[in-house]
Amino acid sequence: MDNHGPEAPMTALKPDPIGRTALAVEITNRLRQMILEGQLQPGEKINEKALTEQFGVSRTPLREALKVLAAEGLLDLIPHRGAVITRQSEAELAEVFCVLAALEGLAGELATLQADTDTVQEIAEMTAALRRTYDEADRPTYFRINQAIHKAILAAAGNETLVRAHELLAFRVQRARYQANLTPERWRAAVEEHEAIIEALRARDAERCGKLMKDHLLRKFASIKAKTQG
Amino acid sequence: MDNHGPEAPMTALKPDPIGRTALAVEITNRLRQMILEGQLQPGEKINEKALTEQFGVSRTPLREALKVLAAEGLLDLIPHRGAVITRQSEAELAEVFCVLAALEGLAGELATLQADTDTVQEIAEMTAALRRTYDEADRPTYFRINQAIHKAILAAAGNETLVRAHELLAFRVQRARYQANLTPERWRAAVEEHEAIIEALRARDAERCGKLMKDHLLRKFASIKAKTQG
DNA sequence: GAATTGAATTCTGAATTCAATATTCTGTCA
DNA sequence: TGACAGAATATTGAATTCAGAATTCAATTC
Repeated sequence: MDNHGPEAPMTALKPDPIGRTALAVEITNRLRQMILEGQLQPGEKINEKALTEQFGVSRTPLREALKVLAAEGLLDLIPHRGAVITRQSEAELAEVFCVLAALEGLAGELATLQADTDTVQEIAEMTAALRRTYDEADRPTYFRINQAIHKAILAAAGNETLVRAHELLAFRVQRARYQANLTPERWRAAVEEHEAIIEALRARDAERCGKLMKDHLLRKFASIKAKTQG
Repeated sequence: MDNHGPEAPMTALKPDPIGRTALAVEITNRLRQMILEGQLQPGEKINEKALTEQFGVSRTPLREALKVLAAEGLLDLIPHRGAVITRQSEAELAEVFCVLAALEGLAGELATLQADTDTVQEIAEMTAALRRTYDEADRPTYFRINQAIHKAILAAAGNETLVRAHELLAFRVQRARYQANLTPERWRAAVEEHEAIIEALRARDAERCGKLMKDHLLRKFASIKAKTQG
């Protein structure tokens, strides 16, 4: 088919062929990780000098990373006063979950319309595995598979923009999500919701799948909210 | 909203009390404007030196601005090769519009649930004004009011996260949107869709309003697509 | 005359330096 | 003892400098 000569450039598609990631990108990822894992607490002020020493880099790439993370909403840059990790109020969390629910709903719709049967089958198997983790009360594995399922449905939607937008918002609630210990009732309900979702997917009922996905996330938020409030 | 005590910093909302915006922020905004207005064309490579001379600043804040705009998806940073304005394929545009439609749908739902009657009335008046611009064939004013209506509904949803997410994606399609000349049929349909939306808003039918908003945007995209393709 | 190699130039990535603002500390005075 | 003023210190914002990679261009070879 596409017979370029052996000398054809091909550089366009592979921008970074061999492991030389920009320092700023590396720092951005590590800092994000630190925020998501709670090593940097909400409200905490970032000391640039301390971080440069920890990372062994100069302030220039660090500051570029801070700019990016601020754009992602993970921290606030206050002029002449530095960066502080964004602290999320209950109201803000509700906002983010609300938008996330809409995005996951869209993902459910699109995945139903576009996923091939193999992909649906894979997600169905993951859902079955999810059920087993519930039966065995294996929380860590449950969380892992749960996240994998959501990711798989997002991917099946075949919309990279959607994946990216979802990812950005998911970052912001990840901390809260970890905090939330599942109650037994919520855990059971969540598994059943997942089973309803895969059923709608199999039935190719896009509207229903979208709605189920959306409601699933809204209920997840409701349970987190109940937990943190009382 | 967020009720802190009277001592609360509030710096986040008002970052620059009096004319002391960070240089990087200023540059970010101006560069974004240049991209949206088409002064910097998709696919065009950015010459840092030329821009620093044009803005009269050093490379440091300029590069920070580039990092932010890259995070927003308006340009791509290729290691050791600089920044190029993101060129949007038809497929990418479709992706963005699809997500935007979901977000506007959510905005319609939330606005219906939360907007007070005064706000609904204002949007209704704007819709009436929109109709007049159609009757008078006043395209520039039509575009302006149309945008104002969408913005008002977003605002009425009372979800800052939603507004922000929408804004980021709207940036990316703004160029394409300007390109699209309305056909007379599409123009008429758009006005009618707006009238249906305000009707649903008044009737407090959240689900219907959301669906109408979503479909409105998808149809807008369809017309753009038809225009660019043939 | 076309292709390839290697030097020169240009451009990007990152560290360092300089300047301006904010914070802390200290001493004085009420 | 507590509050305030001002100096000392620390931190951020931005420019400059240095290093390394990519592009350009010319010379050489086939």
